[in-house]
Amino acid sequence: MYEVFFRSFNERVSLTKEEEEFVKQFLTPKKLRKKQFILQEGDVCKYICFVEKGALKSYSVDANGTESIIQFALEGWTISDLYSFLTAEPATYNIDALEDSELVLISKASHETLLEKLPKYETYIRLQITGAYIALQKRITSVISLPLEERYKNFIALYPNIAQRVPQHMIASYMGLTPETLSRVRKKMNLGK
Amino acid sequence: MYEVFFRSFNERVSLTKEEEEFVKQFLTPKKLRKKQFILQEGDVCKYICFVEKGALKSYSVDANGTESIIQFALEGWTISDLYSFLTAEPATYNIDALEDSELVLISKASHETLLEKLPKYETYIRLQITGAYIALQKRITSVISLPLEERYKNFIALYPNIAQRVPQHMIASYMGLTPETLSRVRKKMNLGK
DNA sequence: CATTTCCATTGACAAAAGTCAATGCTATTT
DNA sequence: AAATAGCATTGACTTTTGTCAATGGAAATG
Repeated sequence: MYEVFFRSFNERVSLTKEEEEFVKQFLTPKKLRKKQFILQEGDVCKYICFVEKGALKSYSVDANGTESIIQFALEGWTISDLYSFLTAEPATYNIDALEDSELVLISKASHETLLEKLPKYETYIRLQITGAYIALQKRITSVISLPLEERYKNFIALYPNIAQRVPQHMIASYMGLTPETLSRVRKKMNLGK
Repeated sequence: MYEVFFRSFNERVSLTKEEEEFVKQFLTPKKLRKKQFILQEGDVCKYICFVEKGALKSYSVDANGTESIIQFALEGWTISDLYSFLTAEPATYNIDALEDSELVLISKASHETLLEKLPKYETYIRLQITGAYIALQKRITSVISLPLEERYKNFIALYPNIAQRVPQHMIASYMGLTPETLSRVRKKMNLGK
């Protein structure tokens, strides 16, 4: 249990067995069925969710009911509405499962205790968030500076596994496009072949 | 000297006078004239730059020479090509001054020493990057889910000071638009008045 | 203070992306 | 196995955004 979580942790900051045991006290396993929510807009986000197995997405829904996907999370990824989690304000995002999934949950209280008691946890979190920040900055750069075809190629190159497991209209949603537009971009790309 | 920097630091993690003195050893002041670079694409980013006074922008340049602005940084903000800084890979962004500016530079070596020797520094960095991550996530959400007019309103509401100090074509660049398009969005918005 | 340079706006037109509707295919569900 | 729901694609058309060119004004420069 928690194999993927501790693998991720140890890749960034290596823990002794004792430290692992200590951390385990603060973790809660949770299984989620496909389409099940772990967070709904308006509720306070109670957990940081680490994906042991499966796939989730976070997204916002506009007035017309159109979903815009903010993030995908496969095994080894972390997902949350961090703003809501940290401030206890109502969440602006929804998070649900794309596949049957297994999560490791860290509650706010656990998070705070771990930050306080285990400096390596703070380092782990810092490194995680730094990586997430850099990835988001690249995503922004791509969105504001590249033509669609390049953006799509970048996405496929960066996340081939997501491209395989997730329906295309969700990738369109992640890119801020309609499914039709993405379909046409793909068609244009294939003409070279 | 370093007033704004330590104000920012103390707002997040409060330091004793002794700790402030300790940190000061690792800081370097730097003045930058308008249009002067602190980082050019292809060079390795040597510093995290804290803005004491003035304004900077980071941006990428595409094949046609068009700039896409990744970030603005006014007083109290931090700017860097974090990926390049952390990995020592060549930077993909340029950073230059929009106005005559005063910076506080933290070198890689200083950053690492501070992380090691002063836990409060790690906390400060963690909180900074967390805030930056949340801001970027909101920006992505805005880009992929909102109509232009809403995006522009959000920008103005969030950064009225940037809107005042920076030419509009740079805001267009930050939004991934041409200056003409932003001008037309603004025109449409004024029709209500 | 004269001259550039920068900048925002506008118009006419072209290109890109969205909308709506229909089709056929595949995976799920019953 | 049949029925349903989800999905990708396509066509016709509309709307949005980009491109190019021109203008006038403001700000920076020598």
